[in-house]
Amino acid sequence: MAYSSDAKKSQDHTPKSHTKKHNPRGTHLWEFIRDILLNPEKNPGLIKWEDRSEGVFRFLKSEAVAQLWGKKKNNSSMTYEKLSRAMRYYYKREILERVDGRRLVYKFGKNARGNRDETKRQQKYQYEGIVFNVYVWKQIQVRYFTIATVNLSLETIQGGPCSLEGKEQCGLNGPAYRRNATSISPGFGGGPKLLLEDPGETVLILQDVQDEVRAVLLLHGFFTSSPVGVRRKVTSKAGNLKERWEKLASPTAQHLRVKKPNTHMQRNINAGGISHGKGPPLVSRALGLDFCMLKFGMAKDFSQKKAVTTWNPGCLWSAKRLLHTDIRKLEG
DNA sequence: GAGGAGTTTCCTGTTT
DNA sequence: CAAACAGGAAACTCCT
Repeated sequence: MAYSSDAKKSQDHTPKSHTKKHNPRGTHLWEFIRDILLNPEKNPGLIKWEDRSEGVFRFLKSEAVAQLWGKKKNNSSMTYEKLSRAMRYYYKREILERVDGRRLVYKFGKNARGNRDETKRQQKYQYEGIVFNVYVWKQIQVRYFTIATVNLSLETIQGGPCSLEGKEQCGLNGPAYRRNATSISPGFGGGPKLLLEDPGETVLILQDVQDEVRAVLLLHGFFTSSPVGVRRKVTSKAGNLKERWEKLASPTAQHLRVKKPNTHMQRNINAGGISHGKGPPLVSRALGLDFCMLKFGMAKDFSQKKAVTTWNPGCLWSAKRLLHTDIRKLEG
């Protein structure tokens, strides 16, 4: 059908008299797509990952997805053609990247994961990025942890729901945290309060952040000093770790931040140690933050060779949110 | 009410 | 040929 008029197309084919609901916060189209991808129960063969680690996915039932999107937006006339136009607008904003020559295939861009820039708008995406990554991990059957370091003098913390599903290999059950892990396992709210024996010591908590981030570990006072002392308790490789840590934490080691994920992390977690990864100390210093955050992925199947751990600057944003809202709640 | 973000709607033209 | 892809243009809803 042609334009109803060559000038304004206002009254005629405007989205009917539907009061179209704009996306509520947190449910933009790309997030909607992401959620379908990452929740198998919501995804009866609608969209499929082509390459999860790269964020490449393909529409299997494009019209069905469009219908679903339309349903969400209270717009029964949504089609894949329209949806795809919105998708194409994402290219410029780097929320999606083009995948040339492949029909119905898209790729999440850097702004769908988290970014370094500091504008308000992008911080928002940084936060979403975390969620995205968490979902990705979840989707690929990877255990997820977000680890933050704080300088707060928390003396009482409470464990939240643990989504670690009790595999012995899970980091919480490792030597360093065995005690905490058993205390933490009860659900959020009903869990016991954990008293830090040594306020300066590394401590962790788990908590639910909305229903999106599955687990968060906060390591108290972690980076106020070298964590090697803590590690020494949990690993026999203290010497090496110390060396590595100091190397990573040195102001001149900035370049390490962009290095590939440390594949040892999985094993370290597996062994009960906490890997520090690369970046947080440097970044927190650079940004003058008194905390930083680090994410871990841990493969359910530990024979999996592929590295799933990444460090994401967006975590800083998330950490901030946690500290200012949830932590206070936990303290109470 | 103005203006911006994020689509939604439509369309023409191109590619697969 | 049909289905997708590409974008321009303008309208629309929500939000600040």
